[in-house]
Amino acid sequence: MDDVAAVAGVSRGTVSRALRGGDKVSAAAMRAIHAAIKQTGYVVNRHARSLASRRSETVALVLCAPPARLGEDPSFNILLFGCVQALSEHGITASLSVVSGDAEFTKIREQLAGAHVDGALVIAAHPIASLAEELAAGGIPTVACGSVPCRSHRRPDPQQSLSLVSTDDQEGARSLVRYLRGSGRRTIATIAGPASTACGAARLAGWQDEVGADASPHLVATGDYTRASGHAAMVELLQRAPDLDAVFVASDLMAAGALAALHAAGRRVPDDVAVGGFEDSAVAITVQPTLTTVRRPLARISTEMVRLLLGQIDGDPPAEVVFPTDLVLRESA
Amino acid sequence: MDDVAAVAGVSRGTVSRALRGGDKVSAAAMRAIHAAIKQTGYVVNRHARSLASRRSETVALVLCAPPARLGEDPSFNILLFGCVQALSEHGITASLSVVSGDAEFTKIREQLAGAHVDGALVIAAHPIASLAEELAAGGIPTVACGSVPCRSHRRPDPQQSLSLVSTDDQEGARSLVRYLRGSGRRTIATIAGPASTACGAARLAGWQDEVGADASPHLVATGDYTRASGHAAMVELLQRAPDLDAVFVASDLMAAGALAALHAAGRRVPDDVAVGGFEDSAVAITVQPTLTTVRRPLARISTEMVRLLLGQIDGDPPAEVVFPTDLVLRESA
DNA sequence: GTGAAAGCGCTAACAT
DNA sequence: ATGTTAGCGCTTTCAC
Repeated sequence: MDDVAAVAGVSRGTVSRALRGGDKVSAAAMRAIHAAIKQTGYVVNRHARSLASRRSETVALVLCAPPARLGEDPSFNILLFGCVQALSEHGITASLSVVSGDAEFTKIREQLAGAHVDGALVIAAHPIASLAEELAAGGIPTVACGSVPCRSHRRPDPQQSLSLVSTDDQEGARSLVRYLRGSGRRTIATIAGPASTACGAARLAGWQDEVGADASPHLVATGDYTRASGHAAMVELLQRAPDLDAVFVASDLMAAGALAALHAAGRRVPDDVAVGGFEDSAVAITVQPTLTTVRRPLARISTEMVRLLLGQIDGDPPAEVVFPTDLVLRESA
Repeated sequence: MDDVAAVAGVSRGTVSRALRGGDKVSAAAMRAIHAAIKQTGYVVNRHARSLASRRSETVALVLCAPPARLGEDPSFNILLFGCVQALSEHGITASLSVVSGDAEFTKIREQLAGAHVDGALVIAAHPIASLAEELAAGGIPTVACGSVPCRSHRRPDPQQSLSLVSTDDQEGARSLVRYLRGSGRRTIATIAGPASTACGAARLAGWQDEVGADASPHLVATGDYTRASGHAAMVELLQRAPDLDAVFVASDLMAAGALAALHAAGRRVPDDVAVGGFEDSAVAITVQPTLTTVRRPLARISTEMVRLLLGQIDGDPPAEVVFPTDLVLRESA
């Protein structure tokens, strides 16, 4: 940097100012400096800059999920890459951590403490979301998405720098069930996700809202978001409620399993039984028949997370934003 | 850190030494220092450390792939998370970048130049592998995996700090085709990947090796690794070689498409036509019938990449390692 | 608008 | 084994 200053015939301070937006730098100096940079092939040292400015232009990207879902669940990846993309557009680097077990949990906690990142983005599938709250409590701007447990009706705590981005899964579920009913279905069962996950609970609640008085427990089977569990749940439902003519499934993957079970049982979809999924993941169009499902605006979620984080880093208060879902009509219902 | 030194009653230099392995530090001092650290809640500032030591304990993790494959291709993710995991075990942070187009390419290039990372891991699906060579040429220890084009029979260049980790796809293809032949198949067609990709070429070469004189062009159709292309290719093959009784497909996803086409054409699998895939991805067991395929040791690849990179950072020469594949027998052949 | 100077928090070479 | 010292490369007051 001294070289650049020398070549441009200015002081190091001016070069520094020129690099950071060029405020209070004359146009002539600006030109000379840029020329000098080109000539010398200069490139800033991020570590030195971070040390001096106390800003690292880096945010931690923390994925909380069991290893199995990491490789399998595409929505996870869309979120991940969406965040990386959005950050990159702001010239910010993402440092990636994965925490599936408690061991990594404490490890990450320590790592982040010393990492001096500007903020953290937490993408949580299973609720180690306490990580997010911990980070926020530790004073680092944090934005989480996914199933943050039981905060649904709490107002964001302005004391804590934790923002939340989620989708209105309950309303999404309602819209699908409403559609099923509207197209003449009478007995609408559901395959729910684990009650321990916020999204599992929300989607089940949406089904209940719409089905109302008909929401008897024998129309509910629970899976764990895997294809196999969806299959098993469908078999169970078919046995408990042979007269069902529709089923709302809390995830596309489980819906794929349900479809297979229905096929095996000789029920035609959608003629005999309508099937609705949730997520609009890749399987939704891979499956036969293609799946009517509820789409979550994954791309918007990731860009919104980044937007909120950047805002928080600049001092904005934390926020809680909820996106609506879209009903995607295909062949299965 | 001065606080810690004060509390422990030693100098800052000693604290620093204690932190980095405790060489040349008395046991008593060591104890005092650790106590002081606990008491003060001290945690090193990575930026300051990096600036002084010229080592960042961070490596760049670069994914080269079209956006579509990023979210879809699970092997990609397994590799990615495997690397993150392995790095984390060594206390190293991964800073993630995604480059799909040329725009990002130059952006990343600049970013990495100033990032002062200790090394780079390149996971390339489509061959922007020039990125890897460029990084290596720029003097940063680099390990790449995936389809690095046309280096197959070059010896690693010791001048360049670029290591390569790959699988022996050609032999993998041979083993599957050999198995098909061994189980009595006479006319073995193939659906190849794009000739522009190293793995596409290798898998096709393996098929040719085994089929030998029977390897006429009308038994070869080419896809682009998508399910749809596999379907189309199968339709084409069925038309060109109606008497085929086996087909080796260069990826599981394409094989899934082929299976659908065979089903539509009324051919039974494996009774009429045996089908073999490549990758052993999640679809291999999702599909009906489940897919006989060639498994690549993804987990080993990622740990080996990290091992090589760490070695290179410590001054080891670059290496080129090739892993064997496994034949996974299921229902389709 | 620009330069000079004082650090940011740490490591590493040297002296002891 | 430990203390001392000189930076690492940059930002940022503060005078001018």
